[in-house]
Amino acid sequence: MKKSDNKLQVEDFLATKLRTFARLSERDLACLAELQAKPIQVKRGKELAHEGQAGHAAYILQRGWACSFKLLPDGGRQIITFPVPGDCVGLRSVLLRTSDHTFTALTDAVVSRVEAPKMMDVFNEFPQLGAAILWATSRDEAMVVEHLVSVGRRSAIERTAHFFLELRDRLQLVGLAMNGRYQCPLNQYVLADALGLSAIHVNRVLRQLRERQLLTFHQQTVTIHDQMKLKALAGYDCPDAMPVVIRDAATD
Amino acid sequence: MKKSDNKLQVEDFLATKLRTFARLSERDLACLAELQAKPIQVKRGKELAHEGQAGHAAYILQRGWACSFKLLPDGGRQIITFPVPGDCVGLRSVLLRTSDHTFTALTDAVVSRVEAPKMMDVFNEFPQLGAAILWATSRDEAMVVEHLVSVGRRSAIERTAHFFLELRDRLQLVGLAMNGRYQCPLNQYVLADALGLSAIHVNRVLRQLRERQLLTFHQQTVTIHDQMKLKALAGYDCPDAMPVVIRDAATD
DNA sequence: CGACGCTTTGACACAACTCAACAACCGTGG
DNA sequence: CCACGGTTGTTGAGTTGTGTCAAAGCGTCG
Repeated sequence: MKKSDNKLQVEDFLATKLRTFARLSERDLACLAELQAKPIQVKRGKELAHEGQAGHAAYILQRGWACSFKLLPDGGRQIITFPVPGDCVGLRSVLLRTSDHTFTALTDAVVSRVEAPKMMDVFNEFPQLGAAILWATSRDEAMVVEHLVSVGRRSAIERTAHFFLELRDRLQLVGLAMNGRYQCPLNQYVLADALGLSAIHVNRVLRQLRERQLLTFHQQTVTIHDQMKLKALAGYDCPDAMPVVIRDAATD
Repeated sequence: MKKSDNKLQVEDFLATKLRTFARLSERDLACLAELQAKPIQVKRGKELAHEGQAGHAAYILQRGWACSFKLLPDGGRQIITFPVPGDCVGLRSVLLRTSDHTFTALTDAVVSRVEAPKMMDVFNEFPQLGAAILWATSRDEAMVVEHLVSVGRRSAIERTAHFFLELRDRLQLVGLAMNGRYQCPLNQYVLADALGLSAIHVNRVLRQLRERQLLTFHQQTVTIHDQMKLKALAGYDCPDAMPVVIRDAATD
């Protein structure tokens, strides 16, 4: 394991994640590495893709956090999801020439841009890899559904608990969470926009979670103290009945 | 126009819809017809696919309404979407072997089951058609996002208004809505589960919409009285900047 | 040092929920 | 034909969860 210089040589979170879904060949891994060979530094707050503009490219988020959201006429916004390292964003706009929301970097970040034709080549030449990528993306979209369930039917505290549990699982996939503890560079305003709450109420909910000794969110660090109780509270299902390894699900 | 015998010969809503996205050849249309050649009658309330069980097939809803939802431990449920005639459901489970929610027929319905391999064949042999289908599905998924925005950030009345407008647009695509008027076999309990409200509050909201002369929902019929004001209230965006006709977006 | 971004708290207002009751409408069966 | 239960819609009264407003505490950074 090499992890010495962190100039541009960044740990390949995407590969880490995909390997839990599928067995990847050396060639697959090489392809992944090539896709990410020309990383782009993105400053915090910068927009990656704008609603409507089908940028016709996807991005692999290599380092840092982002968010995708929709704005409302009254200025409010709803955050759809927080891409974390190893996530692909805008894939749908590549496959189908529609881009539906805006992506913004929440922290300074490093991304790789993958043009649509290049991505199509990958799908053709590395079906295993392509299937794994699609699978991971599909999993993310399922999370949007779960998010909808949260916002529609769970109370503020349940919703918040659920959110942090889900985030934990996603980060664990790329090795960014350990023992129910992870870095989370979100502030309470951003959380509020994701959870469909006001920032002030987020604060109150966080206090409750802290007082109940379930979870602490302090100094950009989330610590889960009592996983069992937290899952019970959130109604958090089977940690994602994420089935079997992909064999040949691709376009065979 | 033939519309005499309604035994099995049902109008092809799917074809109607897809033709607004893409130019379909005679062969494409024949393929569509063949896919729907063996309609299945489904009784109201019957489950089509259950969460988890990757049925490994998709369904084309030919007649009737359905809903897909998730249940919560406490018995509540969140409805994700209401498939209407011409919609494909469970497509993702075909492509990726995951099924994420439960589908139930809300009315007596007619569906066609398309086994996964068959569907893959279609994608290979009729790329135009496949692209159109994927496009339509992708559009539906974008609506889930919009739904999330509604539930997260819009007030009850805005949310409800938005819902009926969106539904109108979807039904118009298959010719089931005319002049802001359409059949809608949903009761207030079902609406509530979709909108993230209580049934009683849905009732109150409907009353407000009625009193404000914006929209009436009576005897399973929705009538939009003042489209402009309703859109303004809902924050309903450009009727769906649904771009251009598909040319060759498929797996070429 | 002050300015700024973020968090925390309190007091109050209001939107939406709950409970309870009743009205309308339906098909069914006596 | 009417009585009946079941489903759906309607309304009111009271409760509660969450939002709003306002202000103060606290780090960090220039």
